[in-house]
Amino acid sequence: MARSKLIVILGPTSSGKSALAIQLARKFKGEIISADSRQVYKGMDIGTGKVSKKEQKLVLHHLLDVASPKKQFTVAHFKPLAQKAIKQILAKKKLPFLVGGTPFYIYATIDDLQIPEVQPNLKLRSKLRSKTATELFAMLKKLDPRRAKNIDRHNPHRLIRAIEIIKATGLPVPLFRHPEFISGSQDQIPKQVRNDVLILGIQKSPEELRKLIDKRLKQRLNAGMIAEVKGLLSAKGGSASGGKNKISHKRLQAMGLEYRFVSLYLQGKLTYNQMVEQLKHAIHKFSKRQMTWFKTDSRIKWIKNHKQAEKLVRQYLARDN
RNA sequence: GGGCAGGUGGUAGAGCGGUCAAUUACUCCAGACUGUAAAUCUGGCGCCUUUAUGGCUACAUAGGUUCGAAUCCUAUCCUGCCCA
Repeated sequence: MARSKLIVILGPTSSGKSALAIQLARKFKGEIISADSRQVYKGMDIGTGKVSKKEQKLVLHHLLDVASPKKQFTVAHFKPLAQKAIKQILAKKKLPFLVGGTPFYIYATIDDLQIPEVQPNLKLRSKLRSKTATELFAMLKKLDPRRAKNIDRHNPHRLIRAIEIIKATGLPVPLFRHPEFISGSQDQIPKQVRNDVLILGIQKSPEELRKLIDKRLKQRLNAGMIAEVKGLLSAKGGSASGGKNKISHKRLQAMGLEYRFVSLYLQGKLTYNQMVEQLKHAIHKFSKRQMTWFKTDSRIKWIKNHKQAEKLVRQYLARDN
């Protein structure tokens, strides 16, 4: 039986995932699925480090430009799309490469996290927003004692979502998808960890990574990143709907990193140099947060160069087939 | 040269006789993570140890006052502003 092969390439930002992925995909007849929470948006190219059209011709890429930046795109959208893409690629007898730096998206996809299908309830959210974490926690404890046990009681974001779910379903968080756990005493969230994936992690020393980040930021600025953000604000390039695609500074803030800091610069809240320095710093911190997630996954095979990666892929493909 | 205001932990910046190893923010280090995830949140952050209502060294430097000083006094050095 042909195993459903899947290769994941992950690593902190700027570590060189895209280049490695393209090389491997060409070599092993693969297609790439981007696992990046910002590359899904149309018009956000330079700031997200999206591969060029030319590179996209070399290897077919999935899940780039699948959403409008005006709309909220989340894991709940991503996971099914990614899983579908994997299936399609396999059906073509090609090798899927899931490549990106958004850990949550990657793990939701490969470990099939069961994300409660409860739509965000904006009304409820805005009502709850004014409450303190303590108040929210008290509410949740009453509604869903079990979730309250495991949740981070200081995190309003999560508390609100948990309350939103229990109110909509009347059932505790992941349990309504897993009835077998309702009677059980397990407090662990059920998770199907996939072990037949090859996960390659690109290893870089912190110093090296920092240099790479700074260098790449410079390249992005030279490549017209600021103009790109201006474009989003004015929606000149809003091709489809005739320029009604303008996005706000507020939305850019939420996009984070390059979009956030360039937006602040364009609003005159930062000088050019401040923007560059603060952005560098923010990206450094971001890369550390990514690593915090990856560090604990013992499945990841950390590689130092393309050669190592290639060898591991060979071995993986040769296995039980 | 004279006057004034200051010198506090990696940074900014509180404290102005005891309860101060020193509020707070940031940085830094570590961590969490089930529909905003480039988001959101947590812990640690002088040194030592048998981890403790423990010991040691610290608030420019040197002295002094006091039972007790980052906090008061004196001198010195340094910084900023003002007048010459």
